[in-house]
Order: sequence, then C-alpha cells, then structure tokens
Amino acid sequence: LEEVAMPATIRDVARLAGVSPSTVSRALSMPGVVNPATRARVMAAADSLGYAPNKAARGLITGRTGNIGLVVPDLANPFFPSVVKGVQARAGESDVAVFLADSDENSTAEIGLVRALAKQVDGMILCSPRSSDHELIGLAQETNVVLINRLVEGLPAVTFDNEEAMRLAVDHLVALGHRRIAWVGGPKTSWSNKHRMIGLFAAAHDSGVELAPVGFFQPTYDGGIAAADQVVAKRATAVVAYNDLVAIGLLARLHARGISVPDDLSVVGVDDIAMSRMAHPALTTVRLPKQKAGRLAVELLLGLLDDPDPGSISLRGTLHGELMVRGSTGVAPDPARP
Amino acid sequence: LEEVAMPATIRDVARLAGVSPSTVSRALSMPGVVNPATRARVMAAADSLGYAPNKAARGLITGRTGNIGLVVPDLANPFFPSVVKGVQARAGESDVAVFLADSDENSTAEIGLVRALAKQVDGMILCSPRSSDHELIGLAQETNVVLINRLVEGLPAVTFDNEEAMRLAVDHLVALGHRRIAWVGGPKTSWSNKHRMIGLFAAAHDSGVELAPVGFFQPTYDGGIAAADQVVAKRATAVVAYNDLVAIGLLARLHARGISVPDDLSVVGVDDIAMSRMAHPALTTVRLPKQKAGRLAVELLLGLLDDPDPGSISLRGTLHGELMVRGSTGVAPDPARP
DNA sequence: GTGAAAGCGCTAACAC
DNA sequence: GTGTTAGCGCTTTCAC
Repeated sequence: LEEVAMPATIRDVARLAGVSPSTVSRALSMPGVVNPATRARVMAAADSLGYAPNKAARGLITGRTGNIGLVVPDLANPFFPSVVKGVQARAGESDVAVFLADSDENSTAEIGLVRALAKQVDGMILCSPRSSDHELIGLAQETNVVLINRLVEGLPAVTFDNEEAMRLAVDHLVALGHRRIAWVGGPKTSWSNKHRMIGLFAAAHDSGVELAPVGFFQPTYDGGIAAADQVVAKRATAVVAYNDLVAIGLLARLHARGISVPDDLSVVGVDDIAMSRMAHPALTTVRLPKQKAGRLAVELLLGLLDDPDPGSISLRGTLHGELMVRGSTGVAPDPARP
Repeated sequence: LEEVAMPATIRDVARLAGVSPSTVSRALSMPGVVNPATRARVMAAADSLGYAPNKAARGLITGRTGNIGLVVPDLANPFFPSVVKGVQARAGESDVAVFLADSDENSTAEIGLVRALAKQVDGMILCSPRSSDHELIGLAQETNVVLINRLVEGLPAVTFDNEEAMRLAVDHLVALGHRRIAWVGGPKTSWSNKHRMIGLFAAAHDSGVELAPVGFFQPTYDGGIAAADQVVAKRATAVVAYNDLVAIGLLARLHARGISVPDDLSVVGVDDIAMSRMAHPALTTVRLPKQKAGRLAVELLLGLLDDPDPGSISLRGTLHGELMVRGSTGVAPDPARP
C-alpha cells in the first residue's frame, strides 16, 4: 500500500502563484472580484498541484459545510433507492455531498442519526420519517429539515398527491366495469396510508362503487401474501394495494390459490418500483415520481439555506402520480351489462 | 420555520464545568488521564448543554474525519443497497458516518466522486468499480481505498468466491441429471463475469458436462430477455445466468414463449436479491453475502487507518456463496437413464 | 492533573 | 485589487 500523500493547501497554491492565501481564496470563490491575470495564475497553480479546498475547514468559518444528510427507513425497500438517486443527482449538480443513513424503520435510530449528522451538514432530508410530529419539530429546531412523504405543520416537505393517485386507480377500475373494489391497507400509523384511504373513499363514493377494505398490513411482499385470503373472501372483482410490494405479494398468493389475475381479479398497486414491470403478470400501478421527489427536496433545502427567511417562497412541493396500465388489469365481467 | 439554534462549543462546556477547554477535550477523548471528579463534572455540563463535538473541527487537527465514503455504480440495482446497508451498519457501530455516491455506471464520474469526497473522509470503499486497474491504483495514492467485488494488485479488497459459486450451481444441476448447461454471461469487461466463467468451465469440466455459452449481456432484466431465445436455441436442459436480474429476465421471456420452467428448462441465478424469492417460479440462486461484504470492507478500512503499516495484517477478505434451492430448478429428464 | 498557547485550512474584515 | 490579521472549534504540545 502506498503512503497517502499530503494534499496541497491554499498556502501551497499561494506560494506557487506568488500571491497571498486570501487572493487564492477569492480567485476560487469570488471570481470577478480578482484581477483576471492573477486569477489565471492562481488557477494554473491550483490545478498543477491538484488542489481542492478542504470543505471541512471552509465550513468551520462560513458555517456552511456543503454537505447534506439524508435519512431513509430502509434501503432494502426499492422505493427508497430511487429517492436517494434523485437526491444524489441534484446535490451533485450543486457540488453538495450527501451523507446517507438508514434508520432500519426505527424512530429512535432515526432521531439519533439526525443528531449525529446535524453538525456536519447544512440540513437534512428525512424520507418517510417514522418519528412523531412532535419529535420532527424538535429536530427542525436543531438543523434545517425537509421532509419527503410526510406533512408536518411548519416544516418544508415534498409529498405525493395520494388522494389523486387513488382516484386514478379507482377511475381506471371503474372504467373497466368493476363495481366492488377491495383495499389492502398499509401500516396503521403511516401518513401515506391515511391519505390513500381518504382518497380511495372519496373516489369510490364519487363513482358510486363499493369499497371493501381488508385492514392494515405490513407494506411488504409478505404483507401482501398475508392479505390475499381476506381479499378473496371479500368477493370483489378488483383490489387496490397500499403499494407495489404488497400487490406483488397478493399476486403470488392468488396464483398459489389458483385465482387468475386479471381474469378473476384485477390488481392495482402504487409506486411503480422496478419489480412491478417484471412481475407476472406485469403489475398495473400508479407511478410516483420518486427521483423527482428527491431532487425537489434538495432544491427546497438549498433554497432554505440561501434564504432562511421564514415567510419567503414555497416550502411545499406536491408531486403527481401517473397510471401505468399493464398486464394485470383485465376487464372483469360487468354485472350491470349482462 | 424556527431559527436554527447555535450549538454548544467546547468552551461553553468548559465554562459551565469551571475548567479549561483542554480538560473538556481530554475528559471526552482520553478518559482515565483526567481526574474522575472533574470528568464527572465535565460530562454533566456536556450533556446538560446537549454538547456534541464538531467532527469537522476535530478532523482539521487530528487528520481523521470519522467519515468514510462509499461509491456504488447504481443504487437502482438491488445488489448494491444491500452492500450499502452492511457498510452503514458496521460504520455506525464505530461512530463513523458514511458519504454515499452513485456513479451511474460511469467510470469518469466514479473517479470524480472519489476525488471530491477524498478530502472529507478517512478512506473510501469502492463497490464493483468501473474504472481500470491503473486508475484505481492512482486513486489509492490519494486516499485509503478498499475495493468490493474487484481485485487489483496491492489494493485491499473484499470479494466473493465466484469460482466456488459457479461450482455450487453446476454441481446442483448435475445432481439433478442435467448434462448440457447453457450460460448467459454478463458484461465482457466485468471482473465478476470473468471469474464466474472460469469457475463455470472448471466445474463443468470436472463433472464432465457440456457447457453452452451464449455470449455477453447487460446484467439486467432486459439483458435476460435478450438472451432467452439464444438459450433456447442451444437445446440445453438448464441455464446458469450471470446474476438474478438476468435470470428473471430469462424467466419472463421463456414464459412468453411457452417454455415451462423448470419442466422444460431449469434456471439458476447468482446474488439472491429479494426479487428472486418473489419471482414466479421462485428462482434458485447462489446467495452472495452482500451485507457481510459491506461490513467487512468497513473493517478492513478501519484496520488500515489504525495501522497504516503496509505489510501488516490481511488486506483481503473472501466471502462464500450459498445455494438457495427454490421452485425454479426441477429435475429434467436424464437422457442417460431411459 | 490541569491550563495556556499554538495551529489545523480556510475565509472575512479591515487596511492599504 | 491585494495583503494582513484574526479566528471558526477543536486537539496537542509544553509548562506548571
């Protein structure tokens, strides 16, 4: 193993360019305020030495680290890597580095991670946080916070329009002739679940179709497996699942029971994770713009930093879903038309 | 939005405890060298103020940031989030924070990310790097580097025993009576692909079975779709795919063509991503301990930091796969036994 | 065992 | 426009 070389400092550059350290600093971060000729000399010296400023040292004095933190509940859930990619991509464009932490679905861990990272970042993005409103408000007093997939009074947030997403799903099924639709709910305490239910009931009511909820389940493949038999017992012709993972679990158990999708039962999910396209039959779902949510969260955060004025611009972003019709949604026999 | 409160510094703690800043520093990082009574007073003051040391400032003087960097080619590939989780978990245990970056499968981006992060971390973990050996050696001169899924002369690395993994797959198929096995390769330049092929040929040779390779494909679902027809044309009774994503693509296309898995053709993958269990039929695969690889990489890196002596302990870790027999591998008719 | 002083790499006043 | 000075929060000699 080679010994790691000592990186060049601003003074090395200054010496080589024959100027003072402050001039180097200015040449780099406030071009235009420095003489073009000197600036050129500085730049040349800088990259001949392979100089890159030490962000930590800079942060010590400016109070800005150029880093942001990102906490997700579980990277193994395919929803989150997409969000992370969006955050990364947008952050990279502004030369911001991202600390990532996985809370393992644990509220205590989540809070601990935020506290641990807070000192090293300019702000944090919390995706689908598991902590209470109260705790989140507490965290927001220690550092800048932007939420994804959660709305808390007074905190900036990026959310999906869950009500609308459910309306897309219901309208689609209604157009196909379905008149009785089952619903497999997610975790009881989930913010998204609450809003999806609200949207679902509203849409069903407006269309005059029956809704048959089968309770609350883990938002996982196994949750879907567990829900399937109850769904069947509801004698609906279609089912909407809390998310794609649940929907795919449903598919598996329905297949095992010899129930044909979509002939006997139509299944619709939410999220559009990569797996949904690969499922058999391919899953009809409401695509949520996950990467976009990540990007937007970074933009809100960066905006906050540049202008920490409370009553300034928009601190909320709402993103819209898109129905992806695929193999799994067939036309069920319409009882109304013999 | 609440104004972000100024965090407590070491001087605030010192003042409150009635000691000097240096004593606080010692009490925190070199307990035992300070009087137990004063130490107690310091600790009390510290957590009454909610004090946490500023890692950036500490790093400036100690040269250790307490952070590590992690670069993966594509978080959307389900293999990598598992590795990331392992890294996170192990790093957290040592109070180390993780910078994550996604290179988007781009070698240039990969190198840029390492350079950008290098100053803020004590070392970097590069998972399945896309850069050349030469470039990686160059990076290792700028910062401490540990590789995952890649072996380069002189660099510490965690790898999977690919040869052994392929032997597990082949032996399994041979035991089931298969005598002609197709192989769907991954990217031509991939280090893993090279070693999987070596292992495959060796295992096939030792078992006296025929091997029918069908070329190089993208390590994705669509790669598997693309490979399927060539596999069928090979008239093998079983196929081993470069990884699970490819195998699942195969499954989809085979199904579309009316070829039954496992009755007409047995399929085996590598990795054991979550999706494999959910595939239909469930995919037989060689599980690679992905999280463990992440954990081990952190350990190697931390070890390196504590003892940068070149010729010290082991700088290599090799992890072993495990065969997961599931639905997709059936017994093909054995032509040798009528 | 503890305090005073110096300095990590950088930027922000303040002179010139 | 540019150099000088001071200091961000912390650790580490070096005295005592």
